[in-house]
Formats: sequence, structure tokens, C-alpha cells
Amino acid sequence: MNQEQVSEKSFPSAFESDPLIKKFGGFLTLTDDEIAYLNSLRKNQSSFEPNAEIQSEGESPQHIHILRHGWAVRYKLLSDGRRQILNFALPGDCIGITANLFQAADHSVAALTTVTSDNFPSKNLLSLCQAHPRVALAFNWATAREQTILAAHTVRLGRRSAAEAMGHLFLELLKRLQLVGLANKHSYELPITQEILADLLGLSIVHVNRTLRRLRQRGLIELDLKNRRLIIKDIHRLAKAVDFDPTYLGQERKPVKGKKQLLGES
Amino acid sequence: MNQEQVSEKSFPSAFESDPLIKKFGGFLTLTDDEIAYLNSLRKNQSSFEPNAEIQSEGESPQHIHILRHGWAVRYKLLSDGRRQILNFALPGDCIGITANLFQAADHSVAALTTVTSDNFPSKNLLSLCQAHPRVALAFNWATAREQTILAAHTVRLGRRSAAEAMGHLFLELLKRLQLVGLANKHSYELPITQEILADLLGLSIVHVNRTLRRLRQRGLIELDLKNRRLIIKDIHRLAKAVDFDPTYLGQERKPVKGKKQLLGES
DNA sequence: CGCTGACTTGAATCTCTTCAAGACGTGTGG
DNA sequence: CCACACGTCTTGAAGAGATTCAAGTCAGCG
Repeated sequence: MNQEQVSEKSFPSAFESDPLIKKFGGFLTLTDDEIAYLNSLRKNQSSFEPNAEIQSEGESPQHIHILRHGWAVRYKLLSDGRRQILNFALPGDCIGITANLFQAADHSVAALTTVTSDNFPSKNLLSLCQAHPRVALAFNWATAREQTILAAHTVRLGRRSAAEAMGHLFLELLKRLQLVGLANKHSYELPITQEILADLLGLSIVHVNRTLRRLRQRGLIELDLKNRRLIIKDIHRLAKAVDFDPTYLGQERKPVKGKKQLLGES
Repeated sequence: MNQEQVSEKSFPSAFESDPLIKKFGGFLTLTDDEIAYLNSLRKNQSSFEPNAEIQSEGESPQHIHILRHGWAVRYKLLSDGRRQILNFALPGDCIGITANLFQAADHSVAALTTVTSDNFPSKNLLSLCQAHPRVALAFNWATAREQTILAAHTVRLGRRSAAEAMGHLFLELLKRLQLVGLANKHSYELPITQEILADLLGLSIVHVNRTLRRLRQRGLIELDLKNRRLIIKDIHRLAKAVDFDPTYLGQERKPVKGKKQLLGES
């Protein structure tokens, strides 16, 4: 069990390895027809170097980018240079869907690693509504999911301590990455610096460093930012320590009234 | 210039006074056909007393509620009782749109004042996509706008001081309430307690109290929570003091590259 | 008239920030 | 190959901002 992510080539069909399709699979199963249509919309690909801007606040994007490889950050800047990262954009995530409904994007997106994306001309998404309503619904689901994640992040920033927020984030990332096949049971590649973590969690770099060390000392995680890898030592203990709801982002199952274990609790 | 909000009866048409239609008007102009269709979907109304739950986290809603009167809060609770308010729901805002795409709502909604709402059976919203795509688009716009507001709130919590966050919030509410005719040039009814403000801004009640006093002493606002009314003394000075982007939530105009004055700056 | 909920204020404490300095690894040009 | 620069991580010490605890005011209401 050493492989942690499914390489693209190990699948016979190019469709199955598509992170967008994997992700949509958490919501519904697309027909071959729908998959073909989705692929026909894909007019071109782009690639971004680390730190390149994929979308800029205030500008109106022409394309919707769907990430295939790499990590990006959505963020907003204050006029004095302070930065708040809103969320990561991971493979399978869409950039620019909501920005297309406005004259201007409300936030910027920058590549963290080398990023490749598929681009949809944004007007095509509107016609999609009538041509393939189930696909349109899946995009709406993805948007709603994005909003759920942002809401959880708001709670982290407003009402959790630094350690709680950080642990909660690590568990959220585990779930998100598992959905697109980029994490195994308890670890994943985490290609970020402490500065990124600071701007995400609304903390100073120094405090991120100390909080990280304490989480390590408590035996909850094992993190090597140099090797870009995070290992969660004991998922249940961490989830308990940071008040992580195991049903969070688990839309694929029937709701369990009273929200009980979904992580297992065995 | 003493009246601050348009009473429902002062309009000949019941349509024009509908906050949802006012709000959509910030995005597109609905045809009579579309308005009629919208009204046909409206199957019944409900009313909620202060503190009543309109939606509960973990449960799957049957209806989409569109607020007609009153204020509500979207919020999440931690297991130890801490509460983070995500956003206010104001007249014209929709409750339960995204929750309908999941098996379970990701947050709760509670009435702050007496609230009345129109209810759409949620399955109707799906057929809307094909029957009246422009209306469906308007709902998507409203959802995207909600997300923009949540993103701005995330920045407030993560990277702004208490005073900045609070002032920024007051300006945002001014814009939102103006859109539905519930605020005049520089003041509006604000039916909340300091505790609500604390849970929204991620602060303690005590600190909200002190921050509020300082804003008052600096002559930026005049607030009487007893009389439930906030007056912004000098919009431009406050906007400058809290780094409020005047183009924020101004989707109705063409984007101004480099985002300059929209509040006037005269 | 006394209860209740909301607002207010002081004092002690704690979390997190800021400033400062040093360690380590990696890539670059001499 | 070494020297140097740069980005990132790490740690200590001082200080600011926010919380907690505690007490007291005030208005509305039964």
C-alpha cells in the first residue's frame, strides 16, 4: 500500500482518471453521453507556473478553468498588503464559475505548484443548463460544496483556536483529496509553506510554526513540509481534539439524523 | 427625507414591493411572464417568531424559503456551544437553495426578528432551469452573491482588526439593505444585539462593546441598539478607515479596471 | 417592585503578533 | 568548488489585542 495516488496512465479510459469526473462521481454517476459532452466543451488546456495568476480580482474571466493537476489558492488582498487565502483549489475544482455571473471576479487565484487546467468557454456553461441538466446540476453541486467549505473555514477563523483550526483544516483536506484519489487513508502530499498556512488560517507565520510543533508533539500529526507530505497519526483522536464532524463533506451517503460516526469509530 | 424604507402598500403592484424582485433587479430586469411564473411557484407562506429555527443543520429541507420581512442568521455551532454566525439573511435572500443539493443542510438558520417567508417546493427549482433559464440564472447569481459576501466575511475574520471588521460589516449591510429598499443613504434599522455581533465577528461580547464605543467616539457611526438603528456619519471616512472597496457588491455596473471610486469620492 | 435581558466597565490573563536573530538547504555566479 | 544570496523554518523576548471574570447599570415587564 505504498502508492498514494492513481497515476493517469494506470487507467484504460482517460475519462476515469479525470479528477472532475471522479469528483462528480461523489454526487451522481455520469452517463457516457454526459461525459462525452463534457469533454466536447473542453476547448483547450493551460498550464501555470508556481505563483502565476490564474484569475485576478476585478477582472472578468473569459474561461472557466477546471484543475487537472496541481494546487492553487483563492485569495483576497487588503490595500496594505495583508492577504487572506479563502480556500485551496485542488484537482477537480473549478475556477471562475461564479465570477462569470459578475462583471468582475471577487477574488484572485494563483498557482501554488505547477498547475494544468482544462478551459471551458464560459458561455457554454449557460447552454449546458438546457442540453444536459444533470451535468448543470453537478456543477451547481460543486459550487454549493465550495460554499460549504468556505462556511467551515469561516467557523475556523472565527471560533476556533489556532490548533483546532489547523487540525480541522488537515482533516478537511484529507477528505477532499481522497475524493479525487490524491490521498490515501491517512496521508497526502501537502505542497505548501508555513506562510500559505498563515494566510489561510489568519495567523502569523511564527504562530503557525509553534502551533504546528505542538500538534506534532502531541502526536497528532507528522508533517514534513520539506518533503511536502502530511501524515495524520490518528484520525479519530485528531477529529476529537479539533471537533471535526465526521459527516462533514459526506454528501454521498444518506443523512444520519443526529450526525454520528462516518469515519468509523470502530 | 425621513422615511427610511418603502412600505409595501405605497406601491400599486404587489410585484414591485417584493424584495426578491427588487434584488433580482440588480442583476437583470424580469419580464412580466417571469414574474408571474415566479409567483406561481410560491405555494405558501410561513412566519417565524424570534429565535425560531427556519433550517436546522443536518436535516434535509423540503422548501426553499425566500424572506419577505425580517432578519435571520445563518450559523454553525461547535459541540461545546460556541457559535459562529456566517451571515445575515435579509429580505430577498433565499434559505435552503444549496442545502437542497445535499442530503443535509450544512448550517442552521434562525429568525432574529419576526420573519415571514414565501416557500418554494424545492423540486420546482430544478424544472425552472429549463422552463425559465433567465430566472434560474438569477437564482444562481443570488447564490454567487451570497458566496461573495461569505468570502468578504472570511477576510474580515482572518485579516482585519475588530474595528475594521465591524466597520466593514456596517458598510456591507448598508449596500445590501439599499438594494432591497430597506436603507436610506446612510442609515438603517439594525435589529440585533451585541451578542449577535460578537458571534458574527468572532469576538467576545465585551470586546464588541468596546469596539463599538471606539467607533462611536471616533465619530464614524452613531448606533443605538435600543432604538435598533445605525447611522453612518461619514461613509467615505468610514470606508477609508476600514479599507472598504467601494466596488464591492456593485455588480450592476461595468467593471472599472483598477477599481476606483463608486461611492463618489467627491 | 423585583426579575430579566442587554449593555457597560475594570482588572487580570492569555493568545497571538511583532521584532529580531540565527539555522538550514538550495541554487547561482565567480 | 566555494561564496553568497535567498527562501524557509525556527526560537526567544516583548508587546498588543482580545478574552475572561466579575460587578454594576439600566429599561422593560409581569
